[in-house]
Amino acid sequence: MSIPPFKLNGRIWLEIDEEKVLGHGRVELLERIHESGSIRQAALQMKMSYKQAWDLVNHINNGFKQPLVISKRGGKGGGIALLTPFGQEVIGEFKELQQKFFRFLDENGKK
Amino acid sequence: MSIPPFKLNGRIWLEIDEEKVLGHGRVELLERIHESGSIRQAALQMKMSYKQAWDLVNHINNGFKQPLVISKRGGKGGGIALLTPFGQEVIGEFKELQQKFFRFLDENGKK
DNA sequence: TTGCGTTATACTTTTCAAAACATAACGAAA
DNA sequence: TTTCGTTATGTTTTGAAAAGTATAACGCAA
Repeated sequence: MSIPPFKLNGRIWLEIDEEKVLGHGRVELLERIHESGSIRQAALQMKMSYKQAWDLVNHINNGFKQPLVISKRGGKGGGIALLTPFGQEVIGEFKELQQKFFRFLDENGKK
Repeated sequence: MSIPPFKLNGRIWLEIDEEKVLGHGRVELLERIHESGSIRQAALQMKMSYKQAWDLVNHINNGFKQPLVISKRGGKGGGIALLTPFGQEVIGEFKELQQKFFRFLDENGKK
C-alpha cells in the first residue's frame, strides 16, 4: 500500500454497563498488587499516588459483582492486599485477550 | 467461561512519531467534510465547534506528509473544503482496518 | 464595492480530572 | 499501650485540555 510510515496502535477494555471497568493500566496495577501484596507498593512502582491506586481498585471491585481484590488494614506490615481467585481468573482471561489483540495489531499494522 | 456480563470494547488508531494522528472520531469528521464540502457543516453535524474541527484538520494535515484535506476561503458559499485523493485513500484503508477490528471484538467479546 | 458565509488564527475563559494534602482507622508486635 | 506502616476516605489545589470569544482574510455575486 502507498500510505507512509505509520503505526497501528490501539487499546481494548472490558465494559460493564457502558462503563470502562478493566483495561491495560488497571490490569498492570492488579498484577503488581498481586506480586507485592500491597496497594501502596504497586502504586509506587507505577508512579501513581496511593489514593489514585486505591480509587482504581475500589472502582474495579464495584464494577464486578465480586471483588477482585481484598485488603486488610493494621497488623504486621501495616496491612495487606491480594487478588481473589476470581480476580486472578479475570486478569488471566483479559491478558489472553490482550495477546490476541497484539497479534491483531501486528498482523494489520504497517509493514 | 465464568466471568459475568461484560462487553469487550476498544479503539484503534494510526500513530506517526508516537503521536495519535488518525482515529475513530477524526475519520468521521473527515468523512463529513467530504460529504458536505465544508468544515463548518461537518463540525455542526458532530456538535463540535468550528475551531475544534479546524484544529483537528490542521493536526491531521501536519501529521501526514501530504494534506488529507484542502480548503479555500472566500467565494461562492464563503469557502470550501474537500478531501484529497490521498485523504480518501487513507480513510478508506483506515475504515477497512476498523471493520476487521470490529470483527475481532465480536469474535472475542462475551457471549 | 458591499455583503455574505466561510476559512483561518489568536486570545481568553471555563471546566474538570488529576494531583496533592490531610487525617482517621486498624491490628500486630514490642 | 505505644509505635509503625498500611488501608481508607474526605477536602483542596492545580494545571492542562476543552470550550468559548473575537477578529481578520478571502473571493464570488449582486
